[in-house]
Amino acid sequence: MATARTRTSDTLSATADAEFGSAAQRERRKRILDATLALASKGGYDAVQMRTVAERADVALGTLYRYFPSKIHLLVSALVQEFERTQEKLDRRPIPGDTPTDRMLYVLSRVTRTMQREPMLTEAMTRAFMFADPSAATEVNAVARQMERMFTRAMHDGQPSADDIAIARVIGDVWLSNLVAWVTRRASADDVSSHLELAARLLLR
Amino acid sequence: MATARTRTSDTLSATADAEFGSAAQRERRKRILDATLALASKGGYDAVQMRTVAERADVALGTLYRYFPSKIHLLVSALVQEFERTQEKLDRRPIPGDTPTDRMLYVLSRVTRTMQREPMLTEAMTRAFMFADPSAATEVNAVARQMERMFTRAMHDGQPSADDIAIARVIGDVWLSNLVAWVTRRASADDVSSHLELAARLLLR
DNA sequence: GTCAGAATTAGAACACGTTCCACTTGCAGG
DNA sequence: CCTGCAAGTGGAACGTGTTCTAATTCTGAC
Repeated sequence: MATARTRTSDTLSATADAEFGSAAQRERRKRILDATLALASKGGYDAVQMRTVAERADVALGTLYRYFPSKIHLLVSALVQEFERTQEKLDRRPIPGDTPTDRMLYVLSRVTRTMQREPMLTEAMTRAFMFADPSAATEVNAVARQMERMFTRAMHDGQPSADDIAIARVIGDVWLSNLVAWVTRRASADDVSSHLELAARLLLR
Repeated sequence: MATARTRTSDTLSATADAEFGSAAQRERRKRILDATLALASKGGYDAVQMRTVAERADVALGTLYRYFPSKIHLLVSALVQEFERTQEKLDRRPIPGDTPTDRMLYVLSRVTRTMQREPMLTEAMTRAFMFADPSAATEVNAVARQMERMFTRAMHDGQPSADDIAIARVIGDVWLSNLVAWVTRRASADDVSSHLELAARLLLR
């Protein structure tokens, strides 16, 4: 099911970055994602127009579609990349906090603050993620795995237990729901923080 | 912010059903929602095309847009209506189960089974719900309130405590995330059931 | 009953995601 | 070098959500 697309597009859109393709291709891909991030940061989901992305990235529209078979693939791939970046920053230093709850709250507030610093970008990526259809399952799953990893690590180092994974997943679900609510202005930043804190306390007691 | 739209469209699209408008208007609204449900049941989100809905409901395209200012409003309004129907069915008899966990699991499995019986309809409504932008906040909030009510009642009768509400909200978040995963074929029905059960047990211990 | 304004209609028109096509360019294997 | 094929280009074209317009019908106040 995940292999419904061609090898080429699968490779180009799903893998992290450098692995395949010529240098020129890697640069095209980077230009496309950069253009996407720039447009999304300024105007959100609606501002990421395929023609505009292609123009800014200096590639033909057909080429853009060869690299990313839809706007959803494009934006979720951007999310994969941004998530990787966030994870790397988190990995650079140990997570502070004595209890799993404290550590989880630290990670949650950091990640949440990161996304709130770029509201339009967050809106674009979040909506794409939630609207994705099965054809983008590869990319969406990549994000899901990244989230699970981030939240299991938040609790403690080493192998997570089955319960740890279940808790991490639930927290991820709550985080996503609140992100969506925040992006659609149904919840304030404070609402998000307090809901996340409450959920973490309920789960990690 | 919720009053951004005109009184008319707000009234027609946000309130339950009969309250306002002439009989002819109530019937038009009903025809529109019926057509929406029929199309969504058969072909999901993509099959709900505004021209087709209008045609089936025997209404001009402009009229459809007067009643529901966008495809998202239309589908989320349909979801509000369907949710109401589900809630009524649940209200008809007391929820079985001796512990809050048992009762919650009962409600969860009933609601989940209901949605899995109409996969395409669920896909259409879920994707609209998740993709909604702030202009549909009224409708989306209506659904959120319905969910909260459903899950607080699941635990026990009478006034829910603050913790009860927090738990209900988290369960709602998990339920939504799993619905999305199921709709995009990233999770099987069994995955959904087991994740929900796990979450309920983690929260209601 | 008449009339003004609101609601409805049919259909054109527009925007943007997506697809297609004819052509050119880049490049690996002989 | 050539050759042949994959990748890239520019641009037209299509589908569907949304908007707009001009004409018609409904409705409620008088």
